Amino acid sequence: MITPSVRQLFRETKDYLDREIAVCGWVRTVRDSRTFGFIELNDGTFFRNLQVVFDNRLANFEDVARLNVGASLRVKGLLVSTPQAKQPFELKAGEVEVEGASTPDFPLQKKRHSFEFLREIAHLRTRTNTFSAVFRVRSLAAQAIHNFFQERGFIWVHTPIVTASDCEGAGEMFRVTTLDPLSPPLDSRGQVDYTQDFFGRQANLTVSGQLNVETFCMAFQKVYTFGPTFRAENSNTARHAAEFWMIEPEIAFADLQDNMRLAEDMVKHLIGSILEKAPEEMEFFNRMIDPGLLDRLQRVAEARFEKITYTEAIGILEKAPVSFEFPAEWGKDLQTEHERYLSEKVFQKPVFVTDYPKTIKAFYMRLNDDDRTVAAMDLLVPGVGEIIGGSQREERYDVLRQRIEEMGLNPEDYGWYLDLRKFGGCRHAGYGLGFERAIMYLTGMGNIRDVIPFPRTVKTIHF
RNA sequence: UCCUGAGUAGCUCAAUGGCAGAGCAUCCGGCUGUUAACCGGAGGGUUGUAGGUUCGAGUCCUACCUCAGGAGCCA
Repeated sequence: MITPSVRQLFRETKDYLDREIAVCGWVRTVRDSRTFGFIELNDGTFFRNLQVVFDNRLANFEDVARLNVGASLRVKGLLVSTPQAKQPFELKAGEVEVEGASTPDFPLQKKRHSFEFLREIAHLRTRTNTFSAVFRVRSLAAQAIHNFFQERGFIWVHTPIVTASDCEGAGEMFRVTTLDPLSPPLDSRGQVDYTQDFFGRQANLTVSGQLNVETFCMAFQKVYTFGPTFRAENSNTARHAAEFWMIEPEIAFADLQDNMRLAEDMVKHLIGSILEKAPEEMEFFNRMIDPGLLDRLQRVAEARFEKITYTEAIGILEKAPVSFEFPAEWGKDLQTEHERYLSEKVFQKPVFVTDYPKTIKAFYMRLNDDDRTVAAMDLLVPGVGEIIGGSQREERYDVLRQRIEEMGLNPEDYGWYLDLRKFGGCRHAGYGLGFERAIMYLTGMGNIRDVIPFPRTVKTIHF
């Protein structure tokens, strides 16, 4: 007997109608009367459920009618068309085999649950409509990003997770060590002796693959990373996690304009791909999570992203007819309230802000001719805020070395990075896309903890 | 880390300092086409923790814990 997925039933209905089939899945709800009943069966392949009809001709009718939500079943029967009903077809069960029963205390009910509650049962929340949709979109988005870069000849580089560079300046890092925390070996000055540690020196989890991937950029021209990243910041917001995934493309013989073009093309490709491949999920997000989502995404797919310089942004903010808690001031970083105002009120679409003061940006960003700004760009999107941060990189050896020193860093720690400028360095640029923030933007989900399977945040590492 | 708010039944929430409740879920019964099915009934509580004020505290006070929203840091 053929065992099609529920996705196949919905997508290629004609192939299965009026045929005997078997379907495996999990019970979302059971409704029964004296002699018959209905099961909503979800098999994980499709957003919608398959309706199973069963009656007392089943040998185990009583057991089936009393099934608890969450049970896993294998149902054999005839797939019939139901043109007058809410669902296009249903499975008339000839045999229902209970693979795994559930119990009355299955936590998921046939009602809306708060996301806070569902986070406490992350091992079960995948069986809800929302998380079924979120994680299918997440999977599709990851593939869409790979497709985008691979189609354009980019090389995917697996930059290291464990790194010895502890001065990338991107945030607090998690220490990686095999030393005994209760009695670490000490050196002659009473400090922890890391020469006896596994790597012979301090090691950390990566906060960015950028410096490493630049080496590949100088050999392959077009490269990207896509992998996990770790930040030990004590951040308690809906947009931060200690473990998240990041995509970091890096392109050679390219400047900031090329960089922004790439970022815009990528975001548009991503949106188009998800709208095409997950229409049911996106329609659900639009209806239940974020009314207006589809309109907004479709407009973005067509619009040109706005581009303004930091200096222009400050000008707009200074003239803004609203009072900010912190007034915008040239030389200071944009506050969240400023970014929201720009993307949500002024432009109402994604906007690149470029050319920030060098004092508030990283050492590797290319110094502009004005000597006070760098060729940086942040992409701000309505609802989520900063989704991409990038720059043209400083390719001039002397300037880079001087910037490292200006920022109080030690050039010796950046020997191999400086080498790239010494041996055939060239113009190049890149950016980092927060994968989870992209998923939030695509789905309208408001909390990063709800777009990561098992989120790691401050004081939280369940599951 | 800072600011604000919240913690009461499995879930979502009520309860003027005076008998701790509802809807949903669960269990039992009914129902021949349901769609978060419907109808009837039942069970279900150390009110986050520890102190304090009071004749009396879910309610007021203090500390702590947890969660949420906002901010900072950033992707």
